[in-house]
Amino acid sequence: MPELPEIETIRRSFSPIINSKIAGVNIIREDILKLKDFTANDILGKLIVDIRRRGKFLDIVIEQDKHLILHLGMSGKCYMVDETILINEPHVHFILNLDNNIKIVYQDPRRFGGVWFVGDYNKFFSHMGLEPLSDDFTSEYLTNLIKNRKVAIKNLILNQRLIAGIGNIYADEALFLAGIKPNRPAHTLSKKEVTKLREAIREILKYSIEQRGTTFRDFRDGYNQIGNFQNYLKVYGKKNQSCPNCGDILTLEKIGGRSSHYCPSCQK
DNA sequence: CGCTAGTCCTGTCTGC
DNA sequence: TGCAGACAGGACTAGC
Repeated sequence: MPELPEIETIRRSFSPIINSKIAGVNIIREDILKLKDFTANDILGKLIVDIRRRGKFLDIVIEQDKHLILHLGMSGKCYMVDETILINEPHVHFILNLDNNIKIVYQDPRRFGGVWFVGDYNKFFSHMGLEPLSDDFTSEYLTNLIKNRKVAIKNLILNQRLIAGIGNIYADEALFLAGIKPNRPAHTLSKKEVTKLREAIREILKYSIEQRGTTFRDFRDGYNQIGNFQNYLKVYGKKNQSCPNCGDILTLEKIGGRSSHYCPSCQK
């Protein structure tokens, strides 16, 4: 499940493609292309000027303010290979050939992801919440979000319209680090808990980026290599194992339709 | 308006 | 042992 740290890891590893030109656009599976503000022909020969990330979206910025935006869903991969390498794998839906002997391969077995040819960047991201690692993501911002909201705090931090980039793994890990039960109604969090949760979210995301993301099963970085943060997970995927803090048995429970891992003792 | 449940999809795991 | 069914979840949508 590629979330913010995984997409950020890909973004950073994609620096070799900045300042290269698009030499070919190969749309292998048409229905993976969700928006066509421009055509493949429109970007042929054009320069890639930047690689950005917004939430869980990767944004390949092309000159004249065109954006090739990718989402990896939960099983997607996006990586660079030498153009001479023959791609012989299933579920490759999109390939971008560059003029520096690199091609970008987009592969997504479950097809929960997608590719968007975006002309209006601001419109595309108009409904996205704050970046949790930005300076704007303050305790005050989070305090305002939880006000009058009865949803489970976990569902709130998973809502991309409120906070961009947190998925199931980091929601569970952040709530564990903050000592807050995932099913607590959002508005019941104290000021102290809000501060702790904000810090926990930022700490967990930063640390995972340092470790090049979590490879639970599918995730690979821009070089098709696995991440390392799965070795530091404390609760996610650890049902019936001991809590690393208190030794109590970790619980798995469905909250808002998502499997949620937590410690029944340390998380209040 | 706020929230839940259903939808998409396929590889992997579970249970009979 | 083999197969059918359950399960995983990000983002969106329909409906209460």
